[in-house]
Amino acid sequence: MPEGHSVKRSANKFEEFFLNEPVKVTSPQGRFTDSKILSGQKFVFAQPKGKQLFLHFEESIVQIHLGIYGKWSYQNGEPKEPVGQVRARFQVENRLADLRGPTICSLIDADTHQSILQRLGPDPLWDDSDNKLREEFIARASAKKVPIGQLLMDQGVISGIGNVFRAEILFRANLSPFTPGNLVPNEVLGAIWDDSVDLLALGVRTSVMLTRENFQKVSVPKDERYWVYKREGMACRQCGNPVSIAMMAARKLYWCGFCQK
DNA sequence: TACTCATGAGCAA
DNA sequence: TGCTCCTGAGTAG
Repeated sequence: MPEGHSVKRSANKFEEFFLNEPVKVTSPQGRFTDSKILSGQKFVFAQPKGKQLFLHFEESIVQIHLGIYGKWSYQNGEPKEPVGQVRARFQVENRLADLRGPTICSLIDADTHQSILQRLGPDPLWDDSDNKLREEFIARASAKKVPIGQLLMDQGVISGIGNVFRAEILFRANLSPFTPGNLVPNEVLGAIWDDSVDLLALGVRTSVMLTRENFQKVSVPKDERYWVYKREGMACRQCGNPVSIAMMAARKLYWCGFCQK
């Protein structure tokens, strides 16, 4: 589930497995040709920003983006033969991580790394004790006439939000996804930021996306987790009117036309 | 077994 | 806006 919370979890897990260790890196599938350069280097730290993950080794930085399909799997104990299409395998004695189906898995230089970080909007999971990130989000979102539903998916405006959180956060804000960013009051944008901080942090803790009050347990069945996401045509949980669906910037958008004005 | 769909995003037109 | 890449889960038959 590659929205920001799961990338953060991957980063934590990767550090738990490999911090300060020289890591053997291979590409069983053969498509990560730089694995040889990386192999044997000590892993220093993992840096997630939104949906991007940067793995810092002594001499190299690896950029990873899971896209829709990408997945990590971790194993303890005796390494097993790779199953399926494994793009990259990271291993130390008795621990390994397999990466499958990422959109991006490549070595990048320091300049590229910096330019990607700058291009990305603020990440609600980063420390923001001085509210700078919150202000940056408000400034970026309120500067555009693009609908807010599109802005929340724009990684240059806020990083880490995907299609599920987009729909749910706007529902929770009672805000129509079609409202242009520059017409959304700053206090509403601030509330959207605060809600993103809470929901992503909850996602990091629980590993699943939970967006309904009183449903903050992992055991919540999938079909009860969301307010509107994937509920088109079904009764809105709040007002009973049917949940709407439309395409926005080539992605499915779910909202309640009665609750979200 | 075959087909469809997905939590993403870059690119060409 | 539509096409493309990548992989696996779910579903229809």
